[in-house]
Amino acid sequence: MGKNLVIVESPAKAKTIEKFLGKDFVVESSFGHIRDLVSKDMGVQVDNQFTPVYEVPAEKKDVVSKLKKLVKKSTQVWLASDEDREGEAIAWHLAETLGLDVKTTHRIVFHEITKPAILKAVESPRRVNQDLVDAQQARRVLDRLVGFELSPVLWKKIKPGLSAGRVQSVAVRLIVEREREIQNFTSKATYRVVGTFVKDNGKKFNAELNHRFENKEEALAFLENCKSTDFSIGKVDKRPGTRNPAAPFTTSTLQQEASRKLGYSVSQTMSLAQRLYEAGLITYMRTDSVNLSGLAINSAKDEITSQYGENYSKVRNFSTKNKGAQEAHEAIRPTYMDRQEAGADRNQQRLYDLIWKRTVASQMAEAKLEHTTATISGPNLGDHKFVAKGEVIVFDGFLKVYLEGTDEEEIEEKNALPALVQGETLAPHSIDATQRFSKHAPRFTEASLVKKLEELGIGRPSTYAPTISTIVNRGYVEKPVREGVMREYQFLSLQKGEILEETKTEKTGAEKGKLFPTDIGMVVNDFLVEHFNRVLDYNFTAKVESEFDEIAQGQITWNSMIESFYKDFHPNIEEVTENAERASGERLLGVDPDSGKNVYTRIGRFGPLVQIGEGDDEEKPAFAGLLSGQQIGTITLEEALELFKFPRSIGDYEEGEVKIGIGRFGPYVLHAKKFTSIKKEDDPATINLARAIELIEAKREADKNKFIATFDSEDPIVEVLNGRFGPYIKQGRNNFKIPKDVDPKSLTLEDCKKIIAEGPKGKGKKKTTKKAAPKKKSTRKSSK
DNA sequence: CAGTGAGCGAGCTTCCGCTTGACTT
Repeated sequence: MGKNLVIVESPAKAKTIEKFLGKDFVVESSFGHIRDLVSKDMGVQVDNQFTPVYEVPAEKKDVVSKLKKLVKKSTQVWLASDEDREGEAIAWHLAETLGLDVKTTHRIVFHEITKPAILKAVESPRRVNQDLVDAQQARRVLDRLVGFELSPVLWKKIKPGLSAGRVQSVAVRLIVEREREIQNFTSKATYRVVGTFVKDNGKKFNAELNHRFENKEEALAFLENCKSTDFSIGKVDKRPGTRNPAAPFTTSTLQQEASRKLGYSVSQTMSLAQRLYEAGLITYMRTDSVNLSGLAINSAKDEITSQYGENYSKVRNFSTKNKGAQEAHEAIRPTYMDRQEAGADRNQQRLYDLIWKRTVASQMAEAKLEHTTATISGPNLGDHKFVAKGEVIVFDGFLKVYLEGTDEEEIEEKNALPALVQGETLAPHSIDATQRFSKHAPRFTEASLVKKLEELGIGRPSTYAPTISTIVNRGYVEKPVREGVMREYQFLSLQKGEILEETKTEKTGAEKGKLFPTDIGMVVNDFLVEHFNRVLDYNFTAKVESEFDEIAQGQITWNSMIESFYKDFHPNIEEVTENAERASGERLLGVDPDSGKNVYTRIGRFGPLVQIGEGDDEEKPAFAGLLSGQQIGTITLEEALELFKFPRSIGDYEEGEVKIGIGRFGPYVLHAKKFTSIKKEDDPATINLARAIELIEAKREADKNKFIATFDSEDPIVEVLNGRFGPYIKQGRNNFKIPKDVDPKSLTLEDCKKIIAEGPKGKGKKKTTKKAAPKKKSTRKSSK
């Protein structure tokens, strides 16, 4: 056993470093943070200078006790967590938890996992930097205060279980505001004119008119005019140009590019990258740095020189443009540049290929281009000219390997033009005027949202993917597939002296993988923006970050920074809790023709609903939940009234009634106490008995090899089932694990009851609560 | 998972960042 214990954050890193350091060193991992604010209640003593209350979470107990044992056997401990605010705090928590003296414990850092970098770090240890630790504590405490004081306001004023926070709420705001912008957008139609011209030698090329016409009459008049025009080439302009490669990948640019080129979601990209990292194939995948190690630059250079030639190589050092970047790691790159293909499966291989190409290209020469612009005019066209644009690659440089993708949907057409001479006359092959519609700003994709958040300095590489999951799981945003609709557009074409007119159709509005705000997302956002504009401000994070920097530099204390935030924030919370109206997004849809009562839509305790009648009526109002796909913002009176036809009986089957209803998770068929979801392609309003029976039978078939035994004497029914992970007992909504030494086939009802009595198995729920849960079935009748 | 929807009230929910397996039915 060595005398030195080195603690790093990641186990994969530990393995590599142990090889570099030799026999006298044991390298262990802390698996990230080992301590955090207590998970229940605030965990911050507001009245005691905001003193944090920390605990080692249950899932970290094993790691900590292992580290404690190793510390005992060591004479020197080296805290080697990352060199940033969080890393410094991890080092400090380790020192505190493991009982190390911060005055003597070594703290080392390195930005790249190479032998020279590690050995150099070991030569010059320092101590834990308390100012940096305090900056992290301020960050942590601020986020806790904001999140844990804002969320309960939402529970009270909108709906239980909701959440708000410095990062997630701004992410939702971006999506909501983009959606509003799109709703308010009115598309404008113009006529775009493109001419195809022919040279004497028969070569054709395209040129676009430098003007778009407002309407069909103008476009027609122009084409008419072209009939009798002799076209000739005006100015021909040739300009050299260059294009440079993009910087190596950071987490955010990798997520964007994998989304554009490979269609991966943000979390998919991260999990594939994690796999590659664990296999030692790429460097760390959560980074905001575009920096490459000297070693990597050199081996990229060798690789480029041998594969493409020396003139393709160009050593480049990139620097980050992001203000908030902490750069504790390298850019994401292949560990070994000479390994062009790697990965355990197709998806990993494609991601690795992308990383390899991006890294290599970043060390390659710029591409040399020649841009040509030629104008084409005619005597009676006035100021209107056709412009032909061409681009020729003179030297491909890095383009040989890689070209960064683009978010823009319509890319300007750039072709190679034939040789053009000023004054040369041309015959038009055809001149087309096509009706085009201006487009609204695009909705965010996961990746473009990450890009925007990074620009605003909000969130960190390790949180981009989880943040998206959070706002989806809370029901604030969703990623529906929108079919789109057909739209007509006019197409006019001048060919051989004749003008053709045609009405064509195209699909518009189809969306896939785009983020849409939900009803709840909008209501929550509007509430937060109205009452807590300071935290919802896009610059809030940037402002507090600069204060964290001041703490890190020792210019202000962390407690005073938090104090100055909290002294306004907390009264704001109290004021809103006290005085703000309940927010429900309520809208009056119209009058129900049957009862003459008003019909409303709003967010209720269980989600979006429609309501007939007033809350203070003598007769109670009727309620119905919305279907998935319906929004309180857009539902019509007719659609709302349809919803009151549920739940309804559609006939009998096997001596049981078949009912159709709408539950919290969508429409269902209920038969013989069993639920079957109605498929998306079926409309619950029109579904017939035959189809419902089909669904019931399909469900039975699917469940066939799932059931081992059913005890229907109980209420709710007790069932023994085969699950994906072995047999279990189900009663009502609860599942119970069957002990391994029990044969599920021979279980009797008594055995099952015994297992059930031992309590539900699984996370979260503490033992069976003694209190009989008051079922609130009777609530309907109980009032007055 | 699921058939509700006010209010009464107990007791629950919730943040961001750093890391991977444990867990899932």
